[in-house]
Amino acid sequence: MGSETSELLATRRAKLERLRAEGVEPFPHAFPGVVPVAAVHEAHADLPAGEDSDARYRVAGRLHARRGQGKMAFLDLDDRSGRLQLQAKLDVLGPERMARLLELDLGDIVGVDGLAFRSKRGELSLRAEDVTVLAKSLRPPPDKHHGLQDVETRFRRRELDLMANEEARELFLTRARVITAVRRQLDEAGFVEVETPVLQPLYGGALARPFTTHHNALDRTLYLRIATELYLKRLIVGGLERVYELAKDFRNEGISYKHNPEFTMLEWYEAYADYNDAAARLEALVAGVAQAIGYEGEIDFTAPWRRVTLVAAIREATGIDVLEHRDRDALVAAIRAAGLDLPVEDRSWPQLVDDLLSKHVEPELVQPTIVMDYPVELSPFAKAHRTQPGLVERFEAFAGGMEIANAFTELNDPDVQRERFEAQLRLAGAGDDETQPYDEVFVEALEQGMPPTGGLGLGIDRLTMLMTGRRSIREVVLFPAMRD
RNA sequence: GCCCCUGUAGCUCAACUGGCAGAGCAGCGGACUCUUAAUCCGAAGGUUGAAGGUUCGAUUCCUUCCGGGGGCACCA
Repeated sequence: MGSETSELLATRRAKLERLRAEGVEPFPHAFPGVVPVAAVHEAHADLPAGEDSDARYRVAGRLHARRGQGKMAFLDLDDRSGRLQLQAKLDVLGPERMARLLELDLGDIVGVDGLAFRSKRGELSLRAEDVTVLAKSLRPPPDKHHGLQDVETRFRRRELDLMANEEARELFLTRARVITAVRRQLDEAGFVEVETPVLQPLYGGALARPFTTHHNALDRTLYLRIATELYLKRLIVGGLERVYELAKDFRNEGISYKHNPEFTMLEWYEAYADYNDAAARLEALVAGVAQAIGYEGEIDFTAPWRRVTLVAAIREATGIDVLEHRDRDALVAAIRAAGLDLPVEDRSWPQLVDDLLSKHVEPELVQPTIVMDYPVELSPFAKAHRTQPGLVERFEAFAGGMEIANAFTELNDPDVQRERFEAQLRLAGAGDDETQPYDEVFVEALEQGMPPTGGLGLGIDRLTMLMTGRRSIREVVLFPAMRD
């Protein structure tokens, strides 16, 4: 750390000691009766320029800027609701309080009591009558005008991003409103919110590598969940009928603009429903979220969304009908004949279908689209399609060129489920390290009898990206994964 | 893991083909009782991410390492 930094820190420390020497507590315990600055603005929206009100307020927040230093100064105070200008006048405060106020640093947390007025230039302000230090800031804040631009610092030191950049504050308030809107709609639809284990003896419900940990007392390996699916279905077996969980999943995979190792997932399961019902519920839910947050972007979330089968979507984008090339070699030949830029080495038929989808279809799906009916090989927990052999009743929803949701008519035949697990075991034996471990407890639960069920998973981070127009998941996660 | 870009003062950014590392804001000293990116005067603030190398001379060129961004691969 440079000597200048030490000087900056030393200056602030010296002010801290000066406060204490004057008998001022720089870190008091509380400051009751604070009003948001937005409430002050709201109450005096019609106050003419140059006029005083007769209303006094107590506000609190962080000092953001200061203008003037002599017998009168203006200061900007930020709180969560916005910014309010303070006026400090020698003839109001008296010499001692005026001097103490002028010693404050930008970044200090202060409480202010004062009279609301509107300045001659038309700015609603508070004429400070008393100022209380609520927390001395010992480090310099980011640039008052340019904010904090450095991406690395914004992500590693999110508190600086939030204090310096209003858009960052607004974004995370929007994220909270997204989550509130999701919960409210599901609650109103009769779903019960549940919590299932994060630490699991077996991971399952998705195809991904897990984080591994160890329980000392039990001396056994545990996994951080990659999905909540299997536990939630056991709750359907138990008769809860409509359940959801909105929480973190963990996948030990790469990091990208749309992948963070821990991410927030909503999963719901609804008895007596199928994937068509899940699609309708998803459309209504997301449209409801867009409305709740006042979304004004270019994506039209209004239901119903465009629906297309996976086979048709791939055919539209590439001209290849994957069902007419139902084995690996035939599909590879078709991909080569079409001149597609797609690696085919060591790729199985289902992997190639998935590649065609993710490389050639997904990026084009900007407006919300429901892609339906997937090959059984890609979907170990989905029920066979009622009319299309070899396919399952599964859809993925896409928007903004990203997958946002994945849903099935849930497989509830325990014998078929057991066969699917065995197929996964064979893939694992062949070297695939992202297969489903055999979960006998889950199969036994299905043997108990699970009603027909529609289930869905929705990526909350990606949904927030869409709702806020951000192109990186790191912008919508408060503390994204970074190297140490 | 591979490729490209990138790292300069607390913050935001400059620095030509290799030639003394500079400004604004913040901070410090001073002036100012309606300013709002306040203004004005003054002084200060740097191991140019780290370590090596080439050179009379490196922020600049080369190598390695570290961090960040983007892309590819992986990951639906």
